[in-house]
Amino acid sequence: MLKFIVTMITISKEDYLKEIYALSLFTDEPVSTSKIAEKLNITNAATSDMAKKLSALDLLSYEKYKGVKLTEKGRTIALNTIRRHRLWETFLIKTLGLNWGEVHDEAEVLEHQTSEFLMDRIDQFLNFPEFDPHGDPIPTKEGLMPVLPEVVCLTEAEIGKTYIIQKVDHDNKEVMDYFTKLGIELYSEIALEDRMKFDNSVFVSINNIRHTFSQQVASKLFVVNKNI
Amino acid sequence: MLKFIVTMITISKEDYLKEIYALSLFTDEPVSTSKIAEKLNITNAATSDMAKKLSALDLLSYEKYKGVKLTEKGRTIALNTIRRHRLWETFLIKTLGLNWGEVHDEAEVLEHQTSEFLMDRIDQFLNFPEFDPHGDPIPTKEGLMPVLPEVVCLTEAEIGKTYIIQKVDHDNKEVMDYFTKLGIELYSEIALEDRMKFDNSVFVSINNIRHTFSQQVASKLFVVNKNI
DNA sequence: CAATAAACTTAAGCATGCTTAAGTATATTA
DNA sequence: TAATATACTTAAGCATGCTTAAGTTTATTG
Ligand SMILES: [Mn+2]
Ligand SMILES: [Mn+2]
Ligand SMILES: [Mn+2]
Ligand SMILES: [Mn+2]
Repeated sequence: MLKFIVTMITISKEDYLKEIYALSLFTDEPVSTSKIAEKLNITNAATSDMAKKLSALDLLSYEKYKGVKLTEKGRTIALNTIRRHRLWETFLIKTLGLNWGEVHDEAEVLEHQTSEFLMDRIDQFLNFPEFDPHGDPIPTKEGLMPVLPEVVCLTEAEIGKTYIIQKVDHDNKEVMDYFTKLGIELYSEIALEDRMKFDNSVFVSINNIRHTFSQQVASKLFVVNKNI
Repeated sequence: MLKFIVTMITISKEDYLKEIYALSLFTDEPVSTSKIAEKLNITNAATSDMAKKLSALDLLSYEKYKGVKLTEKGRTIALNTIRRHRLWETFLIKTLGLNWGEVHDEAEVLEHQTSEFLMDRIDQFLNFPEFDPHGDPIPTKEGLMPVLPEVVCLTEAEIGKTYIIQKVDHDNKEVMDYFTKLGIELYSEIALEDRMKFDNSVFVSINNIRHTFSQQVASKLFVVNKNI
């Protein structure tokens, strides 16, 4: 039972805030507890509990049966955690030569364990990058999010056009390793040749080699028009 | 109350094992729970509890009122944690140019959060170093500890002789920052000019500059004879 | 619009790792 | 060697963050 003594930011709380931020990105609606639970792979009950705790900390507003919404305070913590995550990913790729599929899981834990001092040194070492190796914007220390070029998901792109890969959803390692095996990188040129109505599979050409992606795989890639 | 369902290695457990390893280094006697508690800055009660859990996991042997002793299994985990700690310290200094007083606290948390994959890549990047920037040996992946040259603590060194700094106890950041301010580094030359009987203060000369260290400060430095 | 289904919350409980307070064993010393 | 001090352990309890099971609210639909 919840006894309403709520104190510090913990690893769990940072992960909740980060996930809520992500789920809020394209909507103004409150985020449902069940959606959060699904993403974090825990039960709804745990999320309801945590919603109360985070609400008591003024990190989000929570209306029972309606969902949660980050406060400015909560958003700041989410952005800072995302900043640490993306700086770590960039740093590991730059220094150790890891590939873009190898860094997410490491960053997922390192993001919670780094002092501001160390983060600043990493930021400086990387020369204050605006985007990480997956094309995601890195929030500044002040909590400002660099603006990403207007991207379109490959599932929504126009047949016959040639695009540049601008961003990749990299949460699934298997898919990332698949992309790596095919030689696909950030800023690779990709021509969308056709789309199958049956299941929305796409036929693309990258480095003059043809590939077929299921809709699910295609949905990981975000592109911009080549000729802009 | 302890209910004897003991399962996984956690951050806490790694820290206990590491500390017990350190306290066992120069003795064959079992380590007392109170000594561990003092070092980890927790109560004796907590340590007694944990001793039972670690014993149930076969990571140490524990005799009530007598203390604990690591098993081979426990020693392996301790060495692996120390390995991660020291590789992180070396890596942060090498890549980010941190100084030797700035890395310990970061490593203290990073050591628990790194996959074997990442550790291997860091090890490889550093070209499999045998010693860290404080002169401490880095256990190999196989759990072998490189042999440190025979060192003597500056508090035990001979007056009139010139030495090389071979190892520094770096647990206290204030002292480390002091050494850094004085320009003292690993392998610096240090001449022991005199020692005051009253409090065992030492008078030394480093880079032709004289310094006075209290016994407590001097006890952080370990040296070898210059002419060997 | 009432019955039912789906979504969500509350309650109870467990695991981990601490704490303080009380109890027991070992060491000291008169 | 018995009293006393010190060291150590046990007991009870708390905080965090989960779980399952039961209860409540909101949405769906016949
Ligand atoms: Mn990531
Ligand atoms: Mn995380
Ligand atoms: Mn260290
Ligand atoms: Mn540690």
